[in-house]
Amino acid sequence: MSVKGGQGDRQVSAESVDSSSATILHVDMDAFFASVELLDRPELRGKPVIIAGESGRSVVTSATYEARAFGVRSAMPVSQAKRLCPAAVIIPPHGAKYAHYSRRVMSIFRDVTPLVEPLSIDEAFLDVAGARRLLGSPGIIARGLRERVLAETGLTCSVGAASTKFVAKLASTRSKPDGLLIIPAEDTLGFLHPLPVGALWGVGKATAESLGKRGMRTVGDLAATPRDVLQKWVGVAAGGRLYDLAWGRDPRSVDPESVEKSVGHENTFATDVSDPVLLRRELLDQSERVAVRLRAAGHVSRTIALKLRFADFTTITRSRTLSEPTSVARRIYEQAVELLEEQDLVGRRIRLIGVRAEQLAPAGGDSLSLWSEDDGWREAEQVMDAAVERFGRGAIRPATLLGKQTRDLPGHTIRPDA
DNA sequence: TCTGGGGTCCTAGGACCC
DNA sequence: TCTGGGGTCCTAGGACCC
Repeated sequence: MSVKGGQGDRQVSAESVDSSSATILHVDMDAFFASVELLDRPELRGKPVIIAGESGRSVVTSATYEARAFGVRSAMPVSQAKRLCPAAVIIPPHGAKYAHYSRRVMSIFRDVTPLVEPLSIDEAFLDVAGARRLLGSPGIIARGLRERVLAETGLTCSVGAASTKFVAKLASTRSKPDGLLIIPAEDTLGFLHPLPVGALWGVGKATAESLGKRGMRTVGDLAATPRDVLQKWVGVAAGGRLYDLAWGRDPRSVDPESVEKSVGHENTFATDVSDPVLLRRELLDQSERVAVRLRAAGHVSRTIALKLRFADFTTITRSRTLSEPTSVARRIYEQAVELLEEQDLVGRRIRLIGVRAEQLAPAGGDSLSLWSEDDGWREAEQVMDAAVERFGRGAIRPATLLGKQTRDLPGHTIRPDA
């Protein structure tokens, strides 16, 4: 038997289901951004609230369950959400605040087990197999976790417990909001097979449609179809994975140290842009932010990609691999501009521009960063620019910059990058 | 209805090398 | 002359997820 609870799970005794095989937890914060905002705006509790940017082109990033009752969904254009729910209160997002609460809840998770794999800002997998001896069954651990998160942050979360990652994730989704759902190993197929194919990880609109045309409606339908047939339909990798998932097989373990593979920034203009000066200005800003994040992570990048979305929403990417990896804003910017100038943009209006650094590798350690109390991390070239401006070109050599000259740039510390 | 911004993974073709 | 096979890298696009 499975236990499902909202407030209900506190009324079901932990012993009513044997959770001992369900050692993977998926914890997912409920309407995370909106819930965080409500902590500061308690008068809005019980009302439809939407988190969305203020540009006319914004989409919903988070919505309270009261707003969802009107059909509001995340990724929906704000204009549409307003039509569905004119009474909704719209709050612009405050990323730093969400990051703060994210760190707090992740740290609670790490109190339970070091085997925490964050999936996004508001969800994580936990492997609690090793914590059972100390803390009790996964069911007991999950209840304790939910209580602690609520007591220490005022936020509710939902937890799925199962013997594999993807079943745990499905379980948390189906227990939302403020719930707990435990799927013991022996109940896995009974839980899985009635679900619609779209519930599976990796099955979105396009795949669900393509499978639907072939009569596949439920996960059970997939399980009853030979693996090689599925692979013919949706590709070798996706088909094989679909078949395994339909039989409850998911070999992925909880990995607490996954590494980032790319870093990028993109921006949709409030109105479409044709002016190359504006495009380059945006690229420069994005390149600097990308470079700062690369260095903060101790990474260099070998491939720079430019992304353009035109007024008609067609989107292209152009990328180039550098001869030398870099984390320097100027190099990233120059490469992005070069890619931009290779495009025929005559008479084209651009809706979005973005730059991404790919093929990341650990930095060699021969670049410098400057820490400023005002600006945060900046890069060696800017340190040089500032120093040259102040002392004249002849007075500055990189060797003297390292550590020695910081007293001449008050409020700054110079360090080699990790 | 008119579509954000942050990502990951997969496919497929061509280049290139042995 | 009328055409191998495997491996790896590069590039572009698209599906998908939160």
